[in-house]
Amino acid sequence: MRLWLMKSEPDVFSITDLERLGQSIWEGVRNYQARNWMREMRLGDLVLFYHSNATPPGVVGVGKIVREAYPDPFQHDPKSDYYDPKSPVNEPRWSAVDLGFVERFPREVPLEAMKADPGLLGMKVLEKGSRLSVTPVDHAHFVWVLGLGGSALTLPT
DNA sequence: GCCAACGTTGGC
DNA sequence: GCCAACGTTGGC
Repeated sequence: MRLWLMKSEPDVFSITDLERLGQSIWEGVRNYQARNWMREMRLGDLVLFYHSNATPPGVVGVGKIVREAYPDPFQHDPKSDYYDPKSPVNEPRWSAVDLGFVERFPREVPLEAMKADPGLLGMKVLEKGSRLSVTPVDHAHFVWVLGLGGSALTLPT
């Protein structure tokens, strides 16, 4: 199983929305590196759910991959904000996955606390200037964030 | 609202 | 293929 972090602006889609819906398409990724990582996601992979442009920004819970990468339907919808007229219909450029709700942390893990924590040294999302909305997460870092969030989850080894 | 960091676009 | 211009992200 691989482990990931995905960013979402809570004004657009929050952990509360995911909890209410149970699962949701994760659409609108329009960055090639993020897309490539989404294509490597497999059923059951766990995802740290990160609120960006939030007060405070940070990890708020966990999701899991419930459907592997498929063409993002919004790329061909002219009415969508995610419309990409350059994406060939017969060879779609952008992918989506479906994310299921796993848990909301008993306490949020603010970005500031993560940056200050030696246990998370080297974590991609903490690197200066990191704007990628999808990043892989080391097993040790994932477990550490679970601890900071007060999660009762245990990962398969 | 500012702006640093970074990705993409398109002229040449 | 270079790179200036432009657009976006996201913390602050």
